Amino acid sequence: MNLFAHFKAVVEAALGELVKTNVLPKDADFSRIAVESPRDAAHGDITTNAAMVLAKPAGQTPRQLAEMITDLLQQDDEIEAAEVAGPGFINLRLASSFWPKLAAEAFKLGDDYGRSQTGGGERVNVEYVSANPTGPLHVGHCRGAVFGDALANILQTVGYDVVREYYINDAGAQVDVLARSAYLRYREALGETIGEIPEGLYPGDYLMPVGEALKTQHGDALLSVAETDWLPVVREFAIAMMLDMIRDDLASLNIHQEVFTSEQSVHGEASTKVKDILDVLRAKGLVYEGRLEPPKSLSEAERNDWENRDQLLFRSSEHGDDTDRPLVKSDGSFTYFASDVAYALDKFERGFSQMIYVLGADHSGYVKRLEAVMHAVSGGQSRAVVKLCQLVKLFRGGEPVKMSKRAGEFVTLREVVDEVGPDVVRFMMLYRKNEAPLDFDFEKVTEQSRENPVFYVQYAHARICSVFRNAVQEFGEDAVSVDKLLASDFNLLQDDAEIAILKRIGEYPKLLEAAAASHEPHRVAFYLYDLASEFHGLWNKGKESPQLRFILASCMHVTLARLAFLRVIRYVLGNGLRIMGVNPVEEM
RNA sequence: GGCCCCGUAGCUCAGUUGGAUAGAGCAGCAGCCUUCUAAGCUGAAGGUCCCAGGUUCGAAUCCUGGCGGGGUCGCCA
Repeated sequence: MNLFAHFKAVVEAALGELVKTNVLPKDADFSRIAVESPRDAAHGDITTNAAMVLAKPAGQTPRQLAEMITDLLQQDDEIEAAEVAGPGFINLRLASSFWPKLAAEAFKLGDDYGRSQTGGGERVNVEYVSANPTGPLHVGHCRGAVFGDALANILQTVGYDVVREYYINDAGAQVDVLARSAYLRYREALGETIGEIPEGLYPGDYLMPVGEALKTQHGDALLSVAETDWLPVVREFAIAMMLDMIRDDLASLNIHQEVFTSEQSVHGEASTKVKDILDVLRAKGLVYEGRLEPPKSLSEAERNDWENRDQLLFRSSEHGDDTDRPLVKSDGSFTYFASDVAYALDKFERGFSQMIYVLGADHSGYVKRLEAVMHAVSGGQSRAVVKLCQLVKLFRGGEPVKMSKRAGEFVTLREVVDEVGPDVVRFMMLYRKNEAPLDFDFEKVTEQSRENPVFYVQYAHARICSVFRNAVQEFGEDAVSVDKLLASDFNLLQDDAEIAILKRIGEYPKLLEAAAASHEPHRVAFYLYDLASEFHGLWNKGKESPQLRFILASCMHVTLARLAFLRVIRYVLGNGLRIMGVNPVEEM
């Protein structure tokens, strides 16, 4: 159950009564009504702005209207008190019997608590990583990878039909560079001394295995043929190996996208789709022959160099882009933008209503055109949502980690995962808003201390597991079985700290919905941190006040209620951690 | 120059899509403490939410204009 959805319905029922008695007009707009928890717990458990939002259409002051609403709400058994406060807020204090009821329901749902159908099975495509298949993933890819994966998890949890996708940029000039670089390694594998890698080729030694594999497969046969003949062969071979490597890198973070779409297959030379797509676009009136002004950012010299010619343009400016964009280069081949269009159309035809693109912040200039393209090719039926992830800065003990891009010296994703583990990487990448830069310190993130949120949250989960181990040891497996816990009396949870935690548990379903709607996985991370914090606080209270401990040997019924309560917390921690892709450990 | 993002406590950051007296964690201050799992606990203090207007019952949040920081900007990928 969703606490807030439940009471929103209660409030709306009361408003319905007021419509019947003509206090409110029939066409009153309820859409701006919020039912949420107040910032300050002293204001009660649930608050709504209904009276303030509807005062004008009702022709009353907010407080007058609020009085009428509270009179109705007070009749509800689950509401102990309803009062008007401030400019016209209605604050509800729930009956003390309500929280135990919520705990019991959450217990029954177990790991499914928080799951909902608010997405209504809407088809959503989440595209993330999509790195060029020219080398291993580096740290820069890491954040988007984790972000996209966690976002997909959240959307699934609240009832969207999600496809995780990787777009392979295997059609441009950079894969030819890859092929030439791999060919050099091939010659090296055959015994040639290649010396320094020439400027413009990829220097990384991750291509040496590609050279070796080429040798194994082709012997020296590729040495004697012209580049036009070996290049396509080497290219496809190298791309396949690079993709395998990338998949392995992603697997180290437990990321497994189900669809890998190749740019070549969408619009490459071999594809016949290109013409079809152009025909479709023409039919929709989206392309025309025309000229573009030189961009203002060009220098005088570059401006003189600008080739002012008629070309095939896409009408993206009519769909929100800054300018129309070329589809065909002067050499007759298609632009990268053309493949964006083709790919957007491809996605649309696969039936998604929402396409999420997770990109690095350096792609911020592409947001408008992606949105415009999707709007254009779908006729406004699908929307593109672009999420930008800011850079990750690496530190070690407070000192920035130096890397130089030109020697191919970059920190790979794999190196980071191998050093600190996937749990730490995944949690830390989500413990910041996506559009804020992120500092990642190798030493701090592995520290086992309160300052480290990864540890802090996992530790809460592990602590609960440890209480259960103790309980089993003390009372035996049967005495604390699931059935016994289910039958326990949740009304025995009466301490303020326990109730406060139950209230937070009650917020969880709504939190997931909000995280999904705003595409903000970090909210889950912060929620878990807060929940863990409250749990640790309760634990500490038990040190001072033994009667608050979870296991009270002298009082079995209280013990059972508290164990059931702990289990609910554990469900939520485990559920949230799994959404983030972090392993809920049982021991530390 | 155009566009995008950011600006909140000394530091690092949240802020429930416009709600009430703006919150955490560090650091600093004052006490306590030897554990149901140790990686401590409690409390107090800390603010011109970058600035100036605007929108309305109500703005850190939305709009306009500035200031400061970052990113990006031809047929590259």
